[in-house]
Amino acid sequence: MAAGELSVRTVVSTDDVLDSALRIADTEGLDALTIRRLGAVLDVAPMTLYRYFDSKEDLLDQIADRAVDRFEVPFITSGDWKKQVAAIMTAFRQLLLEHPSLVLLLTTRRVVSVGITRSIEATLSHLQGAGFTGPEAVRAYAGLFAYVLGFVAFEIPRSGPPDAQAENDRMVVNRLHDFAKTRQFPLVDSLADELAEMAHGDSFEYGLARLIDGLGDHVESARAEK
Amino acid sequence: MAAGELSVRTVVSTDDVLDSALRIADTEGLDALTIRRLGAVLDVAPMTLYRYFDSKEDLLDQIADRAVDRFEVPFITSGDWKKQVAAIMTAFRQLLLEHPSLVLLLTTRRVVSVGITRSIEATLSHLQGAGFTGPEAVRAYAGLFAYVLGFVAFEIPRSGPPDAQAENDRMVVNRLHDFAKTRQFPLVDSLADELAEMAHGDSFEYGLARLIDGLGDHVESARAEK
DNA sequence: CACGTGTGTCGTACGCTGTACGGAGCACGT
DNA sequence: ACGTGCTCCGTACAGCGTACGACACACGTG
Repeated sequence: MAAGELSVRTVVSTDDVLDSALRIADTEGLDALTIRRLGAVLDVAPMTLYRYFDSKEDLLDQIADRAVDRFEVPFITSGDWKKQVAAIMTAFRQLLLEHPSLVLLLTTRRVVSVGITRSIEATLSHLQGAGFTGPEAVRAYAGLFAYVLGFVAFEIPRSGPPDAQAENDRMVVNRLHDFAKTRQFPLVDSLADELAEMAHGDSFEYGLARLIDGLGDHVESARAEK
Repeated sequence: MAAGELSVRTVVSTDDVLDSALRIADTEGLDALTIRRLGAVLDVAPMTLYRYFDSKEDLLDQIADRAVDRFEVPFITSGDWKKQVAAIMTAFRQLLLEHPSLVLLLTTRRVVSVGITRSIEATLSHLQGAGFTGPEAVRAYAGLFAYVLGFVAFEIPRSGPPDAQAENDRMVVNRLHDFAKTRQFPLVDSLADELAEMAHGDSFEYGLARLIDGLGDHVESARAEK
């Protein structure tokens, strides 16, 4: 139709397809991402979309790759390795919060894309600079990655509006109190409010800092022994 | 039919239904758990099952609760708080590995059951014994929980047979090498083998120990300042 | 013993899903 | 002018969750 079309008669681009699919998955949930719905958004018959992916599984792989490739590795000028690593992990959490569907995608399939590899390389580099051996840096990265993924997985509240989220919290608090009354859970009872909001506040930074400190101390003491 | 039936004419028990559903989900994946399939296993018409749950969502909630309630809080006689907490988290990982579907269920829905509450209470108790304030103990628990959940989420390889898993690893390694060649990822290239096996080995214990040490040091130094 | 009544079971059907298949229409090389 | 091939999509099928209503049996009451 347009003059400058690269391929003939192709009515949408692969970018359009993946962008729309990712938007649907992130805003309405992975369940809302159906072939027919995607076709309706792009004003295209459902079967046409199979030009751009082999199957729905393939589509999910592709949008996972695409979302991860959006990741830009931050670099803090004049910061020690702990600040650098913390910045990378915080940015990674931010990416997951911007693309909530990515959490499920990452736990469901193996995503090996350029974007994630870039962040691995950067993190490993900072860790080696701090004195980690190669294999130890990999183990440290595994721990950091697991922490971020797990935290966001727990954090994402099914992405409802904030009042629904608050109501959900209240329900959780009540259930915790109920448990505490029928059985002996005094700590849970007295800390029910904090527990319900466990994932909302700045717990992320707290745990991340403790993990990084723990990693650093371990390397230092290992080096001191030599 | 049988003489000693508690409720009349009810052909299967709620326990049967939930056990079968959980077994299907854990052995064949959550996708394989369909109402019709569950009915076939229990030799019952699909619609009959709606006596035992309101909807499939409700069924998933119930099997998540049930799996979590299997959790038994370990107690190490004569161990300091670090050993105790590590034991709880290791047992939690074991539970998730025994019930792989639980990982997705925990990231998809809010599970507040007696089983999980019991483990929270125990962990908080150990943490408070170590000098954590209430809110700080909650933050520490959040970090530990996130770490375990994230690690297992990354660990579960779609639960295939071990040779398929090895082949998958090899594929990942190759992709990493490819990336490293076309772009500049020297560290990823040299550590590709370790990265592919990141989640298989004893990385879990390594990261967990670092996290717990980091938490402990932070509390001690905070107490020393007072 | 006869008879409503309530409860557990399930056959049928509807709208949704992913996608296999084959036909339609157009661009292009000869 | 005419195949040839590629893009697009209408139709169809099996499988999903589940609403609805019919059926059969156990039981309390007369």
